[in-house]
Amino acid sequence: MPSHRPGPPGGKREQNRRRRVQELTSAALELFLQDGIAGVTVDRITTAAGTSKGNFYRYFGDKEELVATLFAPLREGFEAALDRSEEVLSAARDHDELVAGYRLLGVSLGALLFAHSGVVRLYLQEARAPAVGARRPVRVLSDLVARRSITLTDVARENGLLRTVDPRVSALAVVGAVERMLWASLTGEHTFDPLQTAEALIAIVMDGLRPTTPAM
Amino acid sequence: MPSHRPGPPGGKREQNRRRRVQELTSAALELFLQDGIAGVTVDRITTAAGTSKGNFYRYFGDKEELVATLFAPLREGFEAALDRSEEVLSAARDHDELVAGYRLLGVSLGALLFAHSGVVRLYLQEARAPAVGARRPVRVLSDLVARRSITLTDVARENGLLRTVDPRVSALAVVGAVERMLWASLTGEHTFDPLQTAEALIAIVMDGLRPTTPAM
Amino acid sequence: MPSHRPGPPGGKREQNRRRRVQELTSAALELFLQDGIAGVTVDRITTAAGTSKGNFYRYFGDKEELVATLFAPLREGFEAALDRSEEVLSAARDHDELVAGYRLLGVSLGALLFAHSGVVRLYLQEARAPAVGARRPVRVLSDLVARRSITLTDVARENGLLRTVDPRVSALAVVGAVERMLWASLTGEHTFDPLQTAEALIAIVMDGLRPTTPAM
Amino acid sequence: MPSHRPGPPGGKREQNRRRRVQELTSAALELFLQDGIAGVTVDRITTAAGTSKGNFYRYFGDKEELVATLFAPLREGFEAALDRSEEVLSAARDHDELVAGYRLLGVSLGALLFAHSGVVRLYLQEARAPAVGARRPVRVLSDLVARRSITLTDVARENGLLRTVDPRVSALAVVGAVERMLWASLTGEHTFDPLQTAEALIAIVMDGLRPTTPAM
DNA sequence: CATGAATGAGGTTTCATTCAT
DNA sequence: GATGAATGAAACCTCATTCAT
Repeated sequence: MPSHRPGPPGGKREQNRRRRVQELTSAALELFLQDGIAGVTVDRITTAAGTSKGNFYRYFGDKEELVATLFAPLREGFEAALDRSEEVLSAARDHDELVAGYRLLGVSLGALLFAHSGVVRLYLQEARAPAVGARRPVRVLSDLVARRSITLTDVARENGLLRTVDPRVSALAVVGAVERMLWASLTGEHTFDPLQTAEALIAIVMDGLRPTTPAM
Repeated sequence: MPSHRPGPPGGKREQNRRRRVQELTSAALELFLQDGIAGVTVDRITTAAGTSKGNFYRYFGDKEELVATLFAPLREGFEAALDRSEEVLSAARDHDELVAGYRLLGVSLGALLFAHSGVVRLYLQEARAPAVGARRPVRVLSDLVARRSITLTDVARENGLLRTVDPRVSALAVVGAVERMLWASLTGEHTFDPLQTAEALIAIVMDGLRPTTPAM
Repeated sequence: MPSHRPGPPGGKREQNRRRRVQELTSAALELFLQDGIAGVTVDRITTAAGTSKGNFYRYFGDKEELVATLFAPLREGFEAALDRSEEVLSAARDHDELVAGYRLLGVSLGALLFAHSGVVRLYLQEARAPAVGARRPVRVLSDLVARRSITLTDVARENGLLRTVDPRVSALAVVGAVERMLWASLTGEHTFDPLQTAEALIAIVMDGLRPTTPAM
Repeated sequence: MPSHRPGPPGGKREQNRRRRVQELTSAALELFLQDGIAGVTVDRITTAAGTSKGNFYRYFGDKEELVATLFAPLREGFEAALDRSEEVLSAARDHDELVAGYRLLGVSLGALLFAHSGVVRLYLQEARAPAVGARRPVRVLSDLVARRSITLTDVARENGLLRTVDPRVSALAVVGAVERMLWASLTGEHTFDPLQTAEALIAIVMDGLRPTTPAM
């Protein structure tokens, strides 16, 4: 694949190209959710996208590149939200501003996850599988989530927001709890009222991690 | 495979047979952890177990059967622990007995998970992948975990041990948190002090789910 | 396999495609005659046809489909010949027209068998083997032959052309005799003069089945 | 397999041996009729015979040897019947004695085929398949049938019993007709009255091959 | 003697990727 | 650009035959 594309940027060719990529990724996502990334062949993707197998390789070097393309917006959105939150948190001068920072983060992430719910579900589904072949980009994201959630929790603990437990423990516990709820919700395992569930989760987390609570 | 085996029980043949099954399952487990259930061929398993490909099919109908064999002890142990705990809990007459019941469950499960840590890691790794082919037995266990944890949480809530949130939410949140910690621990993503981590987790959960705590 | 093919009809791709199918079926026929349908692997077929194993499955779903393709012309020709003959026979108004009808059938079938002698030999070779796997299409044809020959004989008997024996007996006897001669001839077991043999066979059949002859 | 067997001839060991061979061959015959000689594994045979796979090779060198054993009585009976008939025929001094000779042959063969109907059906089923592997002994018999029926017919023709057509034609036509009837009968394709059918067949053959009949 | 465990070649089918049209 | 034909490396599973118990 040449890096230079013919035609003017934004021109007809560019548009066609975008459309094709979009058709392929969304067809792939649907199939991946059904049968797993490793269980879907290039043939099925192109057939579902209404094009031909050979054409796939015009747009993606291989299946892994398509998966990376699929995850890019979620990963970038996640990093952006975290960057912004960390900025706000490090600028916070008192407890209320800190809490506001975390609220902001919650809202940003909620919006992000909602906007990419298909990819989120794919992420949850594939994140723990060995990062082999086309699945590598998933692991990139899951490492990111683990790393940044721990950093963030550390900030909170340093600011006296959390009880003084290992920040890796509290961070991963929260991540695990949230991911499990998302999984149940996205797969239809259970149907939850989103707002109510969010409130409940926040309450659990807040009380569970509240600093002054004496351990039982 | 005939059900009657030749040779005296406990004789050489019986021994060989047991050894083979053991060699195959443990070789398979190791490889599954490295490359995923779907990513490991029967050929590699038998080579690692020091036998021939064709011989695999004398012991297991197919890869799925081996996976089921691998998961059987964990699944059975899990059900036994849950059965016993539910019995104890339903017989509990006061708050302390209830808490003792949950403590018992925690200890039983801890011992179980520790005893089958390899399979536990495999479970965590594969539980969310589409339950296709050899992966089906994993899904059986994950459904079991979800179902029984919810039931158990419901018992706790009815007994006033938990705040009155949807038991599915608290149950899955706890399961998710615990699983995430186990995952980090078993994969070596982080090294935790087990006792300290258990204490921290229990404290988080207890405080997070304590009934009288007013929501923030 | 998509039903729409690229390229103009009659273009290079269409040509290549036809050629491949032709190469595969004729290579397969030759090998089938040597070693039996069940004794020939896809690998040998593709090697003989000068292509790769995987490519076979682009043209045929499996070996059975190739066999069905191989038998289609003979089966269709047989049905067409029988349809036409039955029409002629049912329109016949006197004995001579009836005999002429049967003569027509004999000529049609002779031409058909001659045109597809390879497939005919394969049919004779495989028709009685258990209709399992790739051999099923052969049984379809052999059932057809039995059924239609009996029907036809019944017509003849009702018109007083044959002695009043069970039409199944006379039909199958004639079919068996003819098939045995064809087999000897096609396998080179013996070399016959075709015309003379045909005459002899007809004479035997006609005399053997002639209505007015008193049983010995 | 040593050629010398332990134990006295006719002793317990000899008896056991015979019984085992009998169990194996009859189990094999049943399976062969269902799925073809090539489609039946040694494992299935031994399981059906109630013994173990390894044991098979104590009694037969390989599958082909079992098939040969299965066909031996029929082949020997056929040769004996033919030998006797040819003797009678060559000693015949007039037309009636000749006809009586053929009648004798018919009766002998009828009894033989009836006594070994399972093997006869297997013969019909496998006779034309390529004589490869375990199927070789079948071809031995089919060659025998062809050769001897022609010889016999030639004798008849030389004695003026048959019209002067190629004896191969009349012989094979009769063989083909008879085999086709047997096939229909033994497979249950049709149910015939045996006596009536035999009469009809004989009449057809006699009239069809009668010397003085002018060709149509 | 009897059993079934072991071997490994071989068969069918799938699929990522390249390439002619 | 688009199409699907071609390739060949695996993967799964079977089975005749040998051999330890």
